[in-house]
Amino acid sequence: MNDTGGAGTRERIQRVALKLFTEQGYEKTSLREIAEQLGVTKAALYYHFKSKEGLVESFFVDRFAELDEHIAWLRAQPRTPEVRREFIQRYAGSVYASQHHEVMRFLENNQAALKDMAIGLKMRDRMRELLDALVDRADPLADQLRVALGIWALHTSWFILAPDIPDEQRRTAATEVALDLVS
Amino acid sequence: MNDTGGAGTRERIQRVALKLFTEQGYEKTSLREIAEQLGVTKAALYYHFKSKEGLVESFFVDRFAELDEHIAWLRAQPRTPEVRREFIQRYAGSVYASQHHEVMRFLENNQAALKDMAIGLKMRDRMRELLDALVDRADPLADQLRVALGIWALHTSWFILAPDIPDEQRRTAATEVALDLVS
DNA sequence: GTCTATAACCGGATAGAC
DNA sequence: GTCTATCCGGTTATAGAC
Repeated sequence: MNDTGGAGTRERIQRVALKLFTEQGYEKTSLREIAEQLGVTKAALYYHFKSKEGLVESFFVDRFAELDEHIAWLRAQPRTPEVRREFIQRYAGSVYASQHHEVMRFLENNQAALKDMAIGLKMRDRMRELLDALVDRADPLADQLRVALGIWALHTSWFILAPDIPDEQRRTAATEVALDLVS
Repeated sequence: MNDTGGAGTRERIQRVALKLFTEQGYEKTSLREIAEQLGVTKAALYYHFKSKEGLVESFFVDRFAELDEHIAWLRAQPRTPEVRREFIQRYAGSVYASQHHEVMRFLENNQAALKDMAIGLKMRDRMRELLDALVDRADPLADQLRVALGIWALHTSWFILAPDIPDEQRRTAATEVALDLVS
């Protein structure tokens, strides 16, 4: 269909936009810059996405489906350390596969920008639901914090550790720490 | 000297700017907005600070002095769990006192904006030094990650937990978790 | 499906009066 | 120390040709 690597224009735009938004920040990346890097015009972007914000929304579509599955599974289970450990293993899997991790990194780097986007609110709600499905709000505060940090360890293990470490080692270390934290 | 609450204009500007930058994001807060909220003009801000970025730099001055003290103290100690626990207690103290915590919240919310500011680089270097003074780079990756998360727990305990929790309980929970993580 | 051209606006920053 | 006035450049977004 296309000779630019097998991906359609829409997907190429998403890839470049996600990369630039993450590296430089959402606000500091202009649509002009994205268009130039792709060799198309700004107006072409507006053909595929209704706005700059709509581009961001498109990143999250698949993530929400994934998250909802995790939440549904958790709600059918009791809130025990064993279930939490099982969840960490599953979640580590989805964070490493797909683009989950790139999207999470975008999220961490652009909290300010997402603050007043509808999709940002929706995402915060989902993460809150996930946490509620993992721990009881009546549990000790320290335990709640531990579980939140466990999830966070998986999201953040890439950029908190030195950049020259192989992905596999990151994953192993982050999973180990997360398992400890939720136990 | 001044009838606006005892604080000089410079300090009033800093307070309002830090608040708005944190709540709305650095990029989305214009100097016009800050000036309006204070009842002065944009040009007045330029009298006290050389630029929007200079305003941000001013937030960090006292923080650096504090951080450097912690680092200097740590370097005179061996890298043991006992020293790390002692450090967490000290650090929790300085995070709670002064404006450290507000500045850290600003930092977390505006990583993208700080990415290409000189002060942001300097801050990342300092945090890296702090981490290096706490753990050996030859230690297991998981341990390094645990220590980093411990510090992070103190910075983040405010906004990761529900908003209706008293500060004192946050501090207790965050310190407990951090102590565990560095042991 | 992609382009050119342009509208409409807002940002940081500066010069110079008072 | 604070004001008014203004410059200059960049932003998203749209209208309409090809």
